[in-house]
Amino acid sequence: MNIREIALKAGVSRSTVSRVINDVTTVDPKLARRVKAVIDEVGYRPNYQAQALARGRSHTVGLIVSEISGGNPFFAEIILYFERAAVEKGFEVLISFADIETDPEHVVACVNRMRERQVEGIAVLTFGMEESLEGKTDSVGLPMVFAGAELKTQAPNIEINYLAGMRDAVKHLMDFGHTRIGYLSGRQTWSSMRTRYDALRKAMKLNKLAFDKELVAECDHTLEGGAEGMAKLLSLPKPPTAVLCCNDMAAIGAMKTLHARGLEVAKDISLIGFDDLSVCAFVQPPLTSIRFSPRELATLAFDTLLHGIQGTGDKLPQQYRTHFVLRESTGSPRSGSTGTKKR
Amino acid sequence: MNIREIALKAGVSRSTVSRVINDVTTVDPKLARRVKAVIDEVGYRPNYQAQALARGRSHTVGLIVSEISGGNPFFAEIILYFERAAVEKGFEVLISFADIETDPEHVVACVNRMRERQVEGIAVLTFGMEESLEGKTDSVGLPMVFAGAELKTQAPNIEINYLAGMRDAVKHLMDFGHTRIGYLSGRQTWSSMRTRYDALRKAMKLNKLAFDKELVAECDHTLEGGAEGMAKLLSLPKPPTAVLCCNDMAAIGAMKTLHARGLEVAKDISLIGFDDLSVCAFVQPPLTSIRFSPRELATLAFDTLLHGIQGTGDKLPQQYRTHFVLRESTGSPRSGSTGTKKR
DNA sequence: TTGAAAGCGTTACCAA
DNA sequence: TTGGTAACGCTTTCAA
Repeated sequence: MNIREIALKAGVSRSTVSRVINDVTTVDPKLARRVKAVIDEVGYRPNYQAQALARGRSHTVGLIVSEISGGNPFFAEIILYFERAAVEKGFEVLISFADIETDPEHVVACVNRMRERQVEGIAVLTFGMEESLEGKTDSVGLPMVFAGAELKTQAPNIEINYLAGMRDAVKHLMDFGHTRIGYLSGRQTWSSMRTRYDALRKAMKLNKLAFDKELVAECDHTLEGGAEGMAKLLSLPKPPTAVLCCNDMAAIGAMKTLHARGLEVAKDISLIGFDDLSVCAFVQPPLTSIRFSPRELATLAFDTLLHGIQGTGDKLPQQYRTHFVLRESTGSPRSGSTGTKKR
Repeated sequence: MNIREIALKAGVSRSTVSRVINDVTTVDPKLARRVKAVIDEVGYRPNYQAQALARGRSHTVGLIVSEISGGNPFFAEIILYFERAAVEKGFEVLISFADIETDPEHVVACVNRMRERQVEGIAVLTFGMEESLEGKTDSVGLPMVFAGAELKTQAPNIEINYLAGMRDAVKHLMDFGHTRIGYLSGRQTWSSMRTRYDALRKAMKLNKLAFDKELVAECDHTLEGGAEGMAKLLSLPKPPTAVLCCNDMAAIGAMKTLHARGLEVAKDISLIGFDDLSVCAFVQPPLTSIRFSPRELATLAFDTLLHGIQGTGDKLPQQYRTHFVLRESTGSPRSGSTGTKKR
């Protein structure tokens, strides 16, 4: 069913049908009604690809997120809210999962696939995992937006202020009297994990706390990784009395290890996550965390991208601030404790 | 940059360039190399929309999933694995989140948007929330695939065997000696929740256990909902000694309530979730659940859809079986206990 | 206000 | 093996 058939049935020209479809006001109301009736009758819907070709606009944008392994809901929400923002403005979203793990060049392949689909812009929300795009972004010739990227690029990069939340978290622990603060760092080959780690060190410095590299365990940013990382920290001669984590999944994994060792979170050891997933409020004890809202971020990213697509003025420098969310997974350090339970 | 410009630069016709792009073997190798050189040089990529228009095929499929509210990672994984299966076969995926909550007709809108984009088929993985499509599916005129749907439709519907896992779960609880088995049902306006509930009742019957409607709390299938639902059950004069849940999120929510009341999971009350999210292994105690793998399901759905698109033979009737996964959230009922802790 | 016709970037048929 | 040309379904300019 195409525009020609509708034109035939309604006894008008294709041009008129086109105008009716696009709500052009200069069409005679009677004619318009007749055409609409036919359209409804046969359930005709215009071919978007043909429209796009003729108009030279696809009204489609690309979204590249990291592989969602381990069931981390963070990227799920990014997708949801990005899509929603896009549909609201009449855009469709093409999604790619950048499989950085097994193929660092995969992001490039994703970008190419999207260019073939004539996307009008691309949001790369991989928070530092887009390294393979280094030096190639400007030649893509398309509006792009990054978040937390470490690229030299002309495209706007939503700067993630990891420090804001981290600083308050450290301050909070210090108020309780903690001085031996550990960290589950996530894999430092990942730039977003490096950035979080950097933020921690800066936060320590700002709070005038000595930083002890011994108290950092590099581990996966997953449930399993957190469990292992915490085990490493506990095996230290003098374990930390409080532990910050690169994300909530790792923190929840760490809780499992603590529980297995008969240690109580908050009482025996304080724990703070990162991301503030909704599950934080539902673990035992509720996990204090640093909020990093996928919803706000996704919306901000789409708006920034749209701004680039519409080419209105300069790129607005955007920033997203994390912030501390207090729950119940922290407390005073056990007096004289080494972090291992006395029995 | 289009095919005409490439043709010009390479000194050949557009037809030849087209053949080179599509790896047609009849092209003279020398010519092909020359054309390829030009293509690489200018970074040309064919316009997929134009290709689709000319070929009459979009190589795009639609995927409709439920709104991912509350950060449930289930649908995130569905998307990930569906996309992966699709890309592998050279298809692109258009995603829509069916916002059933606020607009039951939204699924229809999604389908229409997808038809305009010329998708070659649509997978509706909303597990029973596609009611608004009732009676309209066959007129869509596109291969479709459903999962756990309750529609009369010609399209293949991947039947979810909820009973298999449920039966083993009930059996397991009975082996421990439980007879008062409660259920957090999820909202019964949602068909997938009704189906799970039905499965439970059948499972009870199969295990020759009397079913007590009093022990069922209707609640949201979310963390918050589970917490509330469990509170309702605990306020009964004679609460259940074991509780099955419509999904893991609700079960984890329920754990929070139990903890708040000073009750210990497994010892004081047994708990079994549904879905087997990866987080199950990391809550305290690890949550026994019923596995419902988004990965297998998504792959199965895409394969079925592709089968429909390629029109090869009959629809293959597909089934997905859930199964019981034992962890540590169950135990013997407290002797003589009413489910409320004696202090 | 309407219609004819050119064009969007590609494919595919037919003839050479 | 190659090139010319008519499609694909739509929009948009130009004339009427």
